[in-house]
Amino acid sequence: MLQTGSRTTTREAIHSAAARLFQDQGFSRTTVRQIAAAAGTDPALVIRHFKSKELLFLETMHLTIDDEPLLDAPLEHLGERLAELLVELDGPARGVFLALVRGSNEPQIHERLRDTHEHVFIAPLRRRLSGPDADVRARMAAALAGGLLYALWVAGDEGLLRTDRTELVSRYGALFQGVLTPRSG
Amino acid sequence: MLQTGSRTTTREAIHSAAARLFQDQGFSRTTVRQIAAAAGTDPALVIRHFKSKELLFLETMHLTIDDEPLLDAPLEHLGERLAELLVELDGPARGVFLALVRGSNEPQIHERLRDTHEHVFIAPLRRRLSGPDADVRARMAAALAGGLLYALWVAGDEGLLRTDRTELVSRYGALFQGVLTPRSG
DNA sequence: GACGGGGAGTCAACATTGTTGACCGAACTT
DNA sequence: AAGTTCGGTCAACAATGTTGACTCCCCGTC
Repeated sequence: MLQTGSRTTTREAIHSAAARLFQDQGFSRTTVRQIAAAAGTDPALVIRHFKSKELLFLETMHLTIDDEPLLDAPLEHLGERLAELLVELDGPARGVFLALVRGSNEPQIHERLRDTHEHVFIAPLRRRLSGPDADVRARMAAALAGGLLYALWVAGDEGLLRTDRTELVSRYGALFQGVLTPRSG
Repeated sequence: MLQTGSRTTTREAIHSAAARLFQDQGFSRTTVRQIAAAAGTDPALVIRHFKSKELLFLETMHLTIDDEPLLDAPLEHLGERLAELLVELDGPARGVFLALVRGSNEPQIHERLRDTHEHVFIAPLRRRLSGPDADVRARMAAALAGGLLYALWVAGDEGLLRTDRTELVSRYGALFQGVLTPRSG
């Protein structure tokens, strides 16, 4: 009654087709009819399953990154680990991040981006820090991280894109480290 | 023939109405009919004057910032000046920046954002720097700047928004300074 | 075993979007 | 005075997201 095999298959076909298309083309350039065609079904069915294009977007576009390299890194190497993590980041994460940023004209997508920034970038760093200004330092490091992804992916700075990755990791690692660890401590 | 008073008035009415609406609502949420209504004219006329909604957007959304505080600042205070400039930034610049970022799903808008990043953020800093890695340092500072605006405006980090502005200027000023001036120089 | 109900699927329609073409009118040129 | 050019108006077009009516099939109940 709740699922007879074919039903969830269709729903999941829509889900995965939407995920792929949204990652590749963003929110506005992806049409419900495209999603339906890619899933081999009908546009009306897409809406029936997910209420609206925007809700389907929110249900498919979840940004997560692998925390582990940060959690078990010694504090004095946290900066470099974070830089490595970000510079090597790619694949679905790139598409989801871009879709969230570029779709944030829609209020609900904007809220999702705000949440993502808080829970994916700020929170993991905040947990490793202490001291009265720990919160500001975590938020600044998150702003640095967002700035790196912004420069590489959103603005598309070709100079940075051409820069040697190990140099980028080293430079940004030092930056992160300086922000995360207390002044000259 | 080229302008008989009323013609440029209408064209400029469209231009300024579009600028205001695009800044407030972004590209996708602003409709040609809205612009026409705000300018007291017809949707078809909007297209006739500017060829397309996207070209109208590109003609109205130019991001510029006042360079002077950077040009005449002594090198050792460049970082703080830049931080001041960014933290105090607001008004049209905010709307234009957000519209460019969120509209960058459209290839031409993306290209405009790329150009803006290159000419508004990177170039002025690059001119003040020298040394073999001057280019990378300028691009990293620009990425930091983009990250600050990203965190404040795009992601909407409420923690940073609540942070005392002078503290933000001081912290980011030091960051900029460390990136702009050569290692331990 | 027949029957009814509910949910998946299909089709056509709706309002809204950006854009185009046909027509109108006035003003400037010759 | 005639004609051309250009701004303005109106209606229409295709494409978009979304909704409603209808069909069909599977399940549980008499």
